Amino acid sequence: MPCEEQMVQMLKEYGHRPPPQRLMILSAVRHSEDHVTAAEVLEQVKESYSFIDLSTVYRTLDMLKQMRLVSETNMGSGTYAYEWLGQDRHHHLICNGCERVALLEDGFLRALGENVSRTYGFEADMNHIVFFGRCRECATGAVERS
Amino acid sequence: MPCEEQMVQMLKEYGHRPPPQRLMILSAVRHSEDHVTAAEVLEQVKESYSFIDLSTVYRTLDMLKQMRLVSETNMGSGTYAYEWLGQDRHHHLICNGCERVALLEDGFLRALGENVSRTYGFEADMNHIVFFGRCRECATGAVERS
DNA sequence: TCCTTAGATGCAAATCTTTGCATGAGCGAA
DNA sequence: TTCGCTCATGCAAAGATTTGCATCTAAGGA
Repeated sequence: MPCEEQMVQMLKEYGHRPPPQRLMILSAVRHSEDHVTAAEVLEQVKESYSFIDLSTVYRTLDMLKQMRLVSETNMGSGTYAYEWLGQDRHHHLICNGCERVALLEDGFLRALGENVSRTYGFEADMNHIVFFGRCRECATGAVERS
Repeated sequence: MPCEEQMVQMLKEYGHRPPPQRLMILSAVRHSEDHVTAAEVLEQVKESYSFIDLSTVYRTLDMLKQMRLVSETNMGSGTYAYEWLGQDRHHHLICNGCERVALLEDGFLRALGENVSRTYGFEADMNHIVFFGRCRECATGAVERS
């Protein structure tokens, strides 16, 4: 599996080892269609290796985040979603009123990121950002409290 | 205390009641110089009313967030900072490498917010946003893993 | 090949935040 | 003024994530 070998290579370049658990976690995130939670990753990995621990999942996810291979997004109410950083960067607008999730195109944030980089020399991780707020309906409606 | 009366008025407009605990929490956040955590608010309120519970603090903070009087910011590692939304809006850039916190001027995000509003009709809460990433030093240095 | 060493793991405990529930308190209607 | 209703509270328990620690393992040097 060439994709796996590539991963092993990458890990080594970062001074990490490629134990099987780690590769399984990596694969689980990489081949997910959508965001996944740590618990979902655990679930999936357990199908082939049942001794895996949740803390290992979190630690690996954290490592992948440091390597900028995976994004971590706070989805509100204290849970995080993880996503492989493929080609199609996208972001979200989550309404505090009706909880709907809308898509925010990458262009907006790419522009901001470049701006910040030019001004501050800070390379912000503009991957899978979430902004909370009010959608049009909730904003124009009566006073909201969700 | 006129500032307190004003708060009571505001709460009522939102259909909330102004029990003493709530007003104390509100006051604690409002008169803090800087961001505070829920635990810090608890600590402070306890000085005058020791039966207050942490969950009440969280719930009140949440209410204030809904009312857009207070911002909630994920400071990484699962902790949140709360801040009264006064005049001087500001944001942060936190480096994943060295953990330093830099200031990001409001202009950048205000512009983005207006852009998003125009395009999507979504009123994003651009108050006290945090972007994680790499500062200049860490970006140009060797491969980092904090 | 054997040893040393640093990296990873699993388990358990600690943190931080959220949620459920019974109780208590204030406001409006009668 | 009294009753009924809804909002809030405190307490306890549940979730989600992080951290400490002893153990295990792989990679490189002797």
